[in-house]
Amino acid sequence: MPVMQRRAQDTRSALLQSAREIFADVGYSDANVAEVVSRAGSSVGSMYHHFGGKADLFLALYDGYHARQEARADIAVRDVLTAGERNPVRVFAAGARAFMQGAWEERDLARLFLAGDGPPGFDSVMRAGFGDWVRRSGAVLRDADGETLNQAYPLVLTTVIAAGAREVTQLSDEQAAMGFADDILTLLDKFTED
Amino acid sequence: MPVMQRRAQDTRSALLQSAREIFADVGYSDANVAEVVSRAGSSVGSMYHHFGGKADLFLALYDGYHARQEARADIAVRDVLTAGERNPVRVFAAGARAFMQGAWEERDLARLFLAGDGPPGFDSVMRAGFGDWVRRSGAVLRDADGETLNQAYPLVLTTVIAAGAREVTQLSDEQAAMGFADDILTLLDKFTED
DNA sequence: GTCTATAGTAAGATAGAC
DNA sequence: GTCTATCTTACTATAGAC
Repeated sequence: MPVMQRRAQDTRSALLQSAREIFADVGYSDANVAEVVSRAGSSVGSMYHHFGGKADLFLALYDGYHARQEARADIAVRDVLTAGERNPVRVFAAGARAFMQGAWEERDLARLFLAGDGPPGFDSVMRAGFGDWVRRSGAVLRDADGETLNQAYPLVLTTVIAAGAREVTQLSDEQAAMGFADDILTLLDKFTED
Repeated sequence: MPVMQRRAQDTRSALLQSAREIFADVGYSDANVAEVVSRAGSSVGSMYHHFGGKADLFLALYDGYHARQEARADIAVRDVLTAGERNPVRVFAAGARAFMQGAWEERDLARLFLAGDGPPGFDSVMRAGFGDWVRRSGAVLRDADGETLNQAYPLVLTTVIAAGAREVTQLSDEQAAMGFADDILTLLDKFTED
C-alpha cells in the first residue's frame, strides 16, 4: 500500500466501511455501487480512483478479513506452544478454534464470504488461500506419523473447518457458537487418533 | 411438466444442451443468453417461451442433475441392501460413493454447480437440497447408537461428501477419481467407528 | 410454438473538468 | 483526489408476423 494523504485514507476507509455494511446486508450481486458511494458520502469517480470496481472492493474487504484471521490463528498457536503444548493435534486445533472464533466475531463479513455470493472466481480464490493455511498449519499433523497419508486428508480438514465457521456465523449466542466449534474439533480429533 | 408437442420438446432439449455446454465452458456469469440460443439454433423469444431466463435455464439444468444423482444413490443403496448388507455405515457409504461417481460421470455439470458460480442464491438452494439428502440417507447412522449425537455430525457428512465430489470432478482419470472417493469414505468411516 | 426486431432498464465503468 | 455527466454492455421483456 503506497503512502497516502489523510483525506485519501479517509475516503478509502469510508468506502470500505460502507461496502462492508451494504455487502453484508444484501449480498454481493444485489449490492450496487451507487449506494455504496452514496452511503460513504463519496462519488463513483473517487471509488474508481481507489479501487478497481465492485469486485475489487469486495476483494479488499476479503484481504483485510483474511489477514486478521491468519493473525488470530497464529497468535493462538503461539500461545498454546508457549504454554508447553507439544501434541501436534492440539496445536492445530488451537489454530482452528481461533479461526472459528474469529469468524464468529466478524460474522457479518464471514457470512458474506462463506455464502458463496461473490465476484466470479472468488470462491476458488478463497478456497485456495484457505487451503494454503490448512496445509501450513496442518503440516505438523502429517509429520507425526510415518505411514503413507490418506490423500483426502488436507481436503477434509479444510472443508470441515470452513463448514464449521459458516455454521458458527449463523448463531447469535457466543456460547452456542463456541460449543458448536468444539463439537467440530471433537470430530476432527477422530481423524487423527488411531 | 405439461404435455408437449414434439417440436417444442426438441427446442427445449436443444436449449438445455446448448446451455449445458456454454455454462460448463465459461461459467454462469460469463455466459450470455444470446450465444446459448444461437448455438441451440433457436431464438431469444423461444427461450423465453420455455424458460424464465438465464437463471431459470441454469436451475433447470440443476434439477435434472440433482434428480439423476438422487436416483443413482437410491439404486446403489437398494443394491447393497439386496446383497444383504445391514451395517448402516456401509449402506450410507454405498450411497455416498454413487453420488461421487455420478459427479465424476457428469463432471461438466457437477463442476459448474460446485464451482459456486451460479445465479444469486443458488449456493444456498443447492446446499439445502443436498443437506436434505444427507439427512435422509444418514438417518440410519443416527439410529444406530443411543447416545446423544455430536450436533456437528450431519454438517460434516454433507460438507465432506460435497468436497469429495468437487475434487473428483477435477480428475480426468476414473481410477484416480474413484480412488480419491474411497479415501474420502475411509475418513468418513473414522467418524462412525468408536 | 417459433421467430425477428426492438424497446427498456439497470448497473458497472470511463472521461475529463476542477 | 474528487466530482458530474456520459458511455457501454447485457439482460429482460414485449410486439407482432408467420
